Amino acid sequence: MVDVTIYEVARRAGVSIATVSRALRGTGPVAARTREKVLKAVEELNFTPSRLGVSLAEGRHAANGIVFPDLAGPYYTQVLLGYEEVASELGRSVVILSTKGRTRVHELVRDLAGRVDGLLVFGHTVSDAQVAELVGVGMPLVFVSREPLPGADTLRSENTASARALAGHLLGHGYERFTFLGAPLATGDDVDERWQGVRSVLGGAIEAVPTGEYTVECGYDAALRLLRSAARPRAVVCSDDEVALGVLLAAEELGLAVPDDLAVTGWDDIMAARHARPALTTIRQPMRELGARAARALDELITGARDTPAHLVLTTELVVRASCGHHHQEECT
Amino acid sequence: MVDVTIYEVARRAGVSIATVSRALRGTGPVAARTREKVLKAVEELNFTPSRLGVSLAEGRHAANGIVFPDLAGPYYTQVLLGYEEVASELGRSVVILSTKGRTRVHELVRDLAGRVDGLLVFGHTVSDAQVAELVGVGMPLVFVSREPLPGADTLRSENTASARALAGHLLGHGYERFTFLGAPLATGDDVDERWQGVRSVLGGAIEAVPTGEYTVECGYDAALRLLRSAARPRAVVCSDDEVALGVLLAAEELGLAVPDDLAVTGWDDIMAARHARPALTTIRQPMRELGARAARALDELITGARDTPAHLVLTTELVVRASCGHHHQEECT
DNA sequence: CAGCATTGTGAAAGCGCTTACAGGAAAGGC
DNA sequence: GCCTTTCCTGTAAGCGCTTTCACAATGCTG
Repeated sequence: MVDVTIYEVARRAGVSIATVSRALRGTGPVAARTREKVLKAVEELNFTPSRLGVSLAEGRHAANGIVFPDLAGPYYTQVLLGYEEVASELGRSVVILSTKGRTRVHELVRDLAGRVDGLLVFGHTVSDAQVAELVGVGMPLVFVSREPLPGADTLRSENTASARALAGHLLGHGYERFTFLGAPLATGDDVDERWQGVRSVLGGAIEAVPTGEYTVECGYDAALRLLRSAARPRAVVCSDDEVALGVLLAAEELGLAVPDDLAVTGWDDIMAARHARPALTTIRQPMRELGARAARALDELITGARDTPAHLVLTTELVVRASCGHHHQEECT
Repeated sequence: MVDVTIYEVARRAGVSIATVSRALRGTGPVAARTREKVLKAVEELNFTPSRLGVSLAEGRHAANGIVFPDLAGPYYTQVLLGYEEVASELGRSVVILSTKGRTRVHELVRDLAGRVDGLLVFGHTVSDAQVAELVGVGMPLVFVSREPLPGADTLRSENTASARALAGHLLGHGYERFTFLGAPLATGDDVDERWQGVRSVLGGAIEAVPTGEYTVECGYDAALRLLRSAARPRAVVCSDDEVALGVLLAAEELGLAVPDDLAVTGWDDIMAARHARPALTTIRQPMRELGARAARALDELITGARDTPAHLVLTTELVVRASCGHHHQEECT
């Protein structure tokens, strides 16, 4: 790592480092002839300004952070990609932090916060105390999948109305006993809203069963237990597609036909939802756009273009496929 | 972002900034009483050393970069998580860069390189010219899924022997005409090795058909074309699991039974491979460990613990499931 | 008690850049 | 020909930290 500095460029071009800086960033006037000399020297020395030097002088990192539990499944992945793409367009790079299975998350987040100008945080991956701390020091923050809180942006997909629509659709199939599989882990997060939504329609006809995690494995295990019990429900509404896929597996193993013996629905419309057999009825949410918007929101907060927290809700779409019951004109996207 | 600096801590503790630094990092002797005063001041002011200041002075970023095409599917995701976890253990954070759909990748990589101490690069996401450039300036580099090249580490899963084993297994089923779907995009990458491996066993009995990308969609499209043609193969060996899932979809659409009419195999053993129906026969590779090892290798290179490039190959495992044909004692993990 | 090794501390020089600020030169107005 | 403007350019002061070096104070040895 032989580093050529701005001093060498300046010396070679026969100017001061201030002029080199100005010529390169286009700030302040520089005579055409001088600029040429500088650019020539830059070219010859293959000079790139040290990011560290620039950042220290500018007082900003030109980087965004993102905190997610893990990358299991397409949800986080898609949000991440949308985030990185837009951040990159805005000249910021993205520093990641996965909290799953990590001890000392507090320290990790603190370290991350020291490396970036703003942070995207998923749900409740960061403790409330630390969130307050971050808000306190003025760190620009945007949350995805978390109830609005003062001092930070919030960005989420619509959940409640979609959940009601889904519940309504299931009622239309004539089912009477339901289970919500993948009970919410935290009040106010996406899954909690979904649960509240379906319950507001189904009332006592649905009960929540936890899975521990929102994964295929956990969904599978929980579903085995549930489906073997005497009180087997007629329809299972899952917290997300992964859990639903687990249910599909369990049903197959137990010889239950979906949707004839058991209706199953997911949430997110991940790739595998379409490919599952039967294909999953689910709610599509704009995951990638969630990330993209988060990056823009953060940019506004960082640059000071906006200083009051915003809370945005993106619309979703009910995607009806085979897993929830038979339809006259099936739409299997 | 009110920042408290080392000067304020020093003033409050009644010592010099040098002492604060020493007390905090444990470098150089500090009297117990002094240390206490410093720690007290640090506590009271809630001081955290500025990452920028530290990095500039130390001359290192304490960060690693990673360049991947996208995060479609679990492969990149798993490697990324393994990488981030170990990097984090080693005190380094991870800066990401996705190249898919990006113009000016050269600049993006250059910018990334200026922000980190070392880089993990997947396959051929970075041009050979730029790789040479990076090697030239002494940037520690480790490649995953790329043929060994001078000046950088290389880390990959075993491909050729596994491919031969897979081919042998298929021959055991009695098939005679094969297609390799998802032709290699670059010589020397993982898929190329897989292709070379199966061909070394099957010879003229297999031909390669490109998919453009290694995704379910592309696999599906290519498979539709292939399976409708007169010269429909009896068995399709896919570049990876995603493509194989696409083939499964196409086969279903065309009313072909798998494995009775058509045998299909994947590669990677992603989650969906087990959940597909029929479950996919595939090759399992230790994706997460690939990332973990990359992080360690990079650390050695960065700290100077090692200065000669290393080239490591991790072992894989043939996972036989239902998609490749009927077996007497089926092992459906 | 002189002499020497230890230990603890501060001053100051970087690390590589940005950006007031000031001053010199060229150009225009009278 | 003198005085303003307007343009360029350089000097130097940071940005926040680490670390070398010198020096003072302390503890030991003989």
